[in-house]
Amino acid sequence: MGRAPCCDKANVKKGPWSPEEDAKLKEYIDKHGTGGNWIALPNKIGLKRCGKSCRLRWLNYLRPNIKHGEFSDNEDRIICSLFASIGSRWSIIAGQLPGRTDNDIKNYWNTKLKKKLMMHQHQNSASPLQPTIYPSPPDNSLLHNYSLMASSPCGNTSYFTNTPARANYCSRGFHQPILSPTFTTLISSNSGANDGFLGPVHGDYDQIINRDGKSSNLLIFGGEASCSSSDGSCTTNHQITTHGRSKDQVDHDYMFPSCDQNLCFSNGVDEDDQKFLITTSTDHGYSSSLSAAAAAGNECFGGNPLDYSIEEIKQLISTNKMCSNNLNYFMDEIQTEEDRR
DNA sequence: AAGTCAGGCAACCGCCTCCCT
DNA sequence: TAGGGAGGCGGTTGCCTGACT
Repeated sequence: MGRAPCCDKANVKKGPWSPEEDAKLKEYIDKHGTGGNWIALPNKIGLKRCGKSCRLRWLNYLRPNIKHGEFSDNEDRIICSLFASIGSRWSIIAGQLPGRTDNDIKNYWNTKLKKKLMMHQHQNSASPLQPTIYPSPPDNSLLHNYSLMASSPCGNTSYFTNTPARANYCSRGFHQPILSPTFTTLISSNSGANDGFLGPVHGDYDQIINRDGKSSNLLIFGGEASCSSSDGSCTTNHQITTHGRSKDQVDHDYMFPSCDQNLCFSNGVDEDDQKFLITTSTDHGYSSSLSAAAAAGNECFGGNPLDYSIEEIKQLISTNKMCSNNLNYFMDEIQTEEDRR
């Protein structure tokens, strides 16, 4: 037995909307609003359409202040930056581009922007364009491999890959990462395309970083986070506590750092930089966020904001890409998480 | 002029989350 | 607290249009 359909599929019209249908829908919503019930709306106005279809039509086409047409360079930058940080979270990306819809951005990315970037990157392979576009994790994805693809205008790009420097961190017994089977990008970057890192997360997002005594539990991904402030400064501000917050709240908090200060990374200096947080260190010049985090005992990897499955994590372990002194803890964490589920 | 192909984009599908009862 | 329904979202489809042969 499947899920009940949201409408009578046999009696609804599909396909492109006619001007008459548009007019009916627009007129009704202008006068009465949606009434909080899309499913009931088509009946009220005599449209043979699915409620979801009405909603989509309104959101993507009819509602006021929708912007159609060419994307600006600035919009390109924002999309790229956010995509590099949070992946294909189109609705969140759309939230940062007034007048653009998630569908628009998704289409634009899939048909144009992706190609544009790949071409540009190909042409500039010696000094890759920012941001680097990462592929989806292949079956044998290894952080190491991804790390090699990371780059940064002001970062030592290999600093946190499997270099001697990183190995040194590991050999000194730096702390265990807390890991959950699902790593999800939560922390966006500011306008610096490849800035950013992300917190490791328990599956239900009940904790990301608790600075008080647990800052070592931060696992950092991302391109070389950096001195992103436009005034050149990089100020440490690590206060992040996300206890009891839902994923959406956390997303929101990170996207809009003007809310609770305790949930924001921000250098607190330049207004522009307040938008998407991230600066964490005064270590000007390279990989500041990562180095600061590592120096604080975090397990750090260069890499990219992708989601890793438990299988992929296990693979990392099995291929010794993680420090050996973390393995047992690592496995315990995974087991605990599985048990919890 | 007709046929073919590829790109762009609106719309659909189905899954997931949230909220209400 | 559990279940059901509506909304939200990302992936995908398929139609339309314009370029090319």
